[in-house]
Amino acid sequence: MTDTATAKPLNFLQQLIKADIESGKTIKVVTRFPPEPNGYLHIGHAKSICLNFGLAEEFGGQCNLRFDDTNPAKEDQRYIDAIKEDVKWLGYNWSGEVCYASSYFDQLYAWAVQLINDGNAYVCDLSAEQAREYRGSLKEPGKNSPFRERTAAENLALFTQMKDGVFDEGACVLRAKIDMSHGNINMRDPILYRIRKQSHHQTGDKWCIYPNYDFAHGQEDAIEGITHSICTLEFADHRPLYNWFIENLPVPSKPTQYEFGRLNLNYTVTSKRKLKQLVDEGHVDGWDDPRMSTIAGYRRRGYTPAALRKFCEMIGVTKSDGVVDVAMLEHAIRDDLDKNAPRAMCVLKPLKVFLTNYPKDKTELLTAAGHPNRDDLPARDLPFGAEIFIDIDDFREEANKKYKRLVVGKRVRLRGAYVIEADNAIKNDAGEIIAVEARIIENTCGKDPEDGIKPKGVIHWVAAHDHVKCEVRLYERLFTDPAPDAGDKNFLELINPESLSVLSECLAEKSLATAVVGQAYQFEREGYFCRDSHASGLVFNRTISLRDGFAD
RNA sequence: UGGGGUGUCGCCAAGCGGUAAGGCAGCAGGUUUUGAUCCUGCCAUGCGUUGGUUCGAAUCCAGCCACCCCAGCCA
Repeated sequence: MTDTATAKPLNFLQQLIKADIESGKTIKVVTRFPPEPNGYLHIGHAKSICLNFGLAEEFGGQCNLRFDDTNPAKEDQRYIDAIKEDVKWLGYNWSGEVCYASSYFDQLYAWAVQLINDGNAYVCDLSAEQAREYRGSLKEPGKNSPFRERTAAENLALFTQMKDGVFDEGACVLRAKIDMSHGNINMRDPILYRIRKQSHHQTGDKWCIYPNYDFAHGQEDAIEGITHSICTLEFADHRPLYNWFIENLPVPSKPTQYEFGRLNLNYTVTSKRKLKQLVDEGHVDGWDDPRMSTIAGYRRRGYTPAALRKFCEMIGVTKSDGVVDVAMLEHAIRDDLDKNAPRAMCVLKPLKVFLTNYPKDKTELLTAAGHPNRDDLPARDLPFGAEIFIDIDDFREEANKKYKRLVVGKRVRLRGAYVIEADNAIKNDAGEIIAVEARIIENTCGKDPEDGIKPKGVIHWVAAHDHVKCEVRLYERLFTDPAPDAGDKNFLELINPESLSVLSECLAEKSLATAVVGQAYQFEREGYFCRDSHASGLVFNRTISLRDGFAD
């Protein structure tokens, strides 16, 4: 195998950076991940994080974490803290201290003044509604604001008064003087500063005017020496404006903006507005509800950083907008957990089994491997006795040939223990099965039955005399519709009523009593589970079920 | 005649003029004390479409079609 045959192909950004380095245009790659602290990070942000930090890592550069905090009305310190935690949890380290757009407010203000002095910006008194009318439409050009020809001196005086709090919110704005008939609406005298009499989580009450995204982002990049400013496709239209500021201001470096396609996942919602609504209206337990597409939600659900990063690698980076199948995410987490999660047994819906030929008072201690394909994970003790519990779904009085579990008159292997044969179902007055009578087949622990009649299947179990009770929460996808995020749909009506089921009478192997948060386990034949980080008792979240090829 | 972007297997995605990688899903087998994992095989005479250039086109050119984004004093 040659390298070229096995090497993972480079995505368009990797190719581009490689070329920039080879040509000498870029000496050291500097990227940034620039969230606005107005909500929790979701799986789409994970893609951006992996991209920006990954590129810096790969090409020996650096990646900044920068909070794009230009709108105090929507932001909060708690989001800053949560975002930092999420980035760290994913395994990335930002370069130096955390950066804030708000740290550059003085510089941005000075540049705004320069634009005014250069005749490139003016204070406009049009109301928001009037401004919209003057802006024109997608197909028709706009018209000039009546305030467009104010002198520099006049504008400077007005802008100073804006800063000094003389005007009310909405009274006026600072706009760039570009071209009201430009085909790109972003170039029709975009707004640079607006009045917001709000205290800011970083700058307090120092400012009552705040720069808009467009006037801030490129300059932030330039100040930080960002070489490759990577954002999502919807900002492509802003690139000409981004460049206009870079060209018209004495910025210390010349960053370039590139765009990639944002992540869409079927059966999930990744709009910050909608995620917030799910939280605010109580449809979920909070931003980190295990059903949420937030990074915090996946973490609580039991997803690992490795799986999220693997997923981001799998889906690639392009400029085409598609919808990724959640099955890919599920594959990534199963793949990681299968290799790394120690095995255990937990009976979700217990059914008592009396082993009638096993001495009533006898118990023994069997051992089971920690992992079928790894001997570095410690083996565990498996207490065994005359009474055990199996899952209700693993027993039937009669069944067709496809059913490989316990059936009256048939055999089944108890995982890590004996082969047993069921004799009879014990029922209550209502005719419901409440227990089973069975026998162990002698001398089958670790070996096949001597009579040559091998059981068709294997089931999990737990000893009646030695186990631990726990609660298990099973999660299904939050939405029943493949595209809950799509345009005109009411996503709230598409919520899966069965997205959470709580099983409170589960019985687990004793070793699970000391399960720690953050450690994944495979409950054999059921799926991957982790201890819930919020619950006080012994509660497990199902991260993901096992792949199930069984069609009944 | 508004501007910007995208169209390669059900989904994601390589391909950069020399005759369609890979992953996910699916299907069929094999191993297995997890109906898991693992292993093997199958899965685009075709690259939105129509023309053109060329010995040769998914790749170059032209037209057409479809879809996405933009009219916040949000980011």
